Amino acid sequence: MPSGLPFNRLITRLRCVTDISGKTERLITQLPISVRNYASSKVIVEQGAKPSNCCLVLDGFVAREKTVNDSDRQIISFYVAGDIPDANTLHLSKMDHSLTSIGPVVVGFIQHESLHAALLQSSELLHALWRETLIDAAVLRQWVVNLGQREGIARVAHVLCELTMRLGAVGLLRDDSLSIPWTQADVADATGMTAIHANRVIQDLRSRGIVQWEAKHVEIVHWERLVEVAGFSADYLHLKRVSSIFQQLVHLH
Amino acid sequence: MPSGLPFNRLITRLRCVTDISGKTERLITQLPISVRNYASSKVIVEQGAKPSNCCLVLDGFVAREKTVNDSDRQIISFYVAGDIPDANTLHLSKMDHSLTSIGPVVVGFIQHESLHAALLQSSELLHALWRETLIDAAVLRQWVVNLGQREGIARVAHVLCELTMRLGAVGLLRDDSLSIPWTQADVADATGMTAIHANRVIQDLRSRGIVQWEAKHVEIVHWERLVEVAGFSADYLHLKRVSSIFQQLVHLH
DNA sequence: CGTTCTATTGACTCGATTCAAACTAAGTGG
DNA sequence: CCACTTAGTTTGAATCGAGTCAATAGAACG
Repeated sequence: MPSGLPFNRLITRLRCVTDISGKTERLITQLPISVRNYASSKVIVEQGAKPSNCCLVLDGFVAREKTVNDSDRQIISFYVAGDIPDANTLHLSKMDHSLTSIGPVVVGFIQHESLHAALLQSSELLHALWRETLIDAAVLRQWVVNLGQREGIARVAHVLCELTMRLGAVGLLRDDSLSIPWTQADVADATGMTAIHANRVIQDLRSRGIVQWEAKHVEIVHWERLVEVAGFSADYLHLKRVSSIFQQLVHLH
Repeated sequence: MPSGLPFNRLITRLRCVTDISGKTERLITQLPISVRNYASSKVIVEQGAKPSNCCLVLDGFVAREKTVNDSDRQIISFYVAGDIPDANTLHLSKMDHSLTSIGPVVVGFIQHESLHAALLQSSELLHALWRETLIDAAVLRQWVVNLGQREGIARVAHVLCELTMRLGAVGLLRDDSLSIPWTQADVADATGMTAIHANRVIQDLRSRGIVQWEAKHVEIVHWERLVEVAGFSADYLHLKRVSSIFQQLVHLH
């Protein structure tokens, strides 16, 4: 893999929100990174740990999660290629949650000291990263609203809408379908319901002709209806060029 | 009010997590601030707005909230004196939620340009503020877990535990009681339930001898039992000196 | 001093969980 | 290559937590 390539998605991602100068881009691509592969359902960073590096998702899906009462698992957010799920450890040394792989993933680890050094050289990068963590928080706010106010089917639909938009933003949306290697239990843990109920909700979405959902491949049959069921508005993702992603999805029906 | 006084709680708050030098402290106290009072249930910053200033809570309680379907309101988080609830607007120009007053509040507005200028002069301040926004996100993660995995009584108990700790951290805990001017409808909107169910949960907490809760005054009768019912652990607040606040609360029963 | 919030109570309904079981697909080892 | 295991999906029936509707009583406010 040629030097700099692992950072392509990150730079695309940062450009979704800010303008990045060539200088900053060069600074990023020269960061030392060590790439590592994980099989499905592996812990990447454990709750309670005090890591000395950050991880950048290069391929696959990563979930943030916490377990309460030793058995109830809540997925707090999902991360895709270009995301840095534990940017918080730059300032909060102790992880208050875990990062795990949803399906096989490739992540790159960047030492905190390398990152801090780069932040000193480019305040543009510093503010871009800060912004990323603020968008992460905006997503969390939306999840609070979803869990607190929406019924089951809307919660599942909303997660689908969000992932579709985020994948689209970094150019990972192929046609109108997502291949997300999650189980229905994962969907349940992300939306605060039981796997059995998640199954019934998914069947509901299927029977309404909104999605085709077989094994771990989700095809969006009717984007606009999905958005409507979810009550989705992309505002909270703070992306530029939202409309081009929408257009990609409305060509059907 | 002598110059600098409005920033006392903010500085206390920042010191809960970081060390702040005298230079940075002086920089903070010299920020131009314009103080404003709000009656109960007023909008302080509206969803969709693009404010050119940040607000610092000086007295009272502020809530972040979003409304879905024109009627369902979700309170996303609470803020107390010393908090800057909309620090996100320093980088994300558009508000994706509203800030409203829970009871009468006093807030101070600081222009973005003043803050940005101060951040240029003190990277210590910059990192302290970034850290604050990261802790804000950590609180949101915990709320996602609560809404997704805990039953009603635990959700209400957890909000109480969190507010107790946060008030304690900035020295606003008088004995073992909180005066929070919220209605049971507010509690319901923060915990994702109806006001009627919130009422039943509160009665449950009362009958278990855990709290005395009359009108808008909550007295914690049995802190340890409250913590147990909530499944509360203060880790996610990333505070130093948690134990001294706990000690203040265990003297009873 | 009446109007409007806010808290409370009861009865009914509904969304979601629990428990149980069957079924499918995907390995793994003999 | 098949028996065996294991993970994941699907179905049904009973139950429970929480919401809805309706009504009352008390507190706060202009």
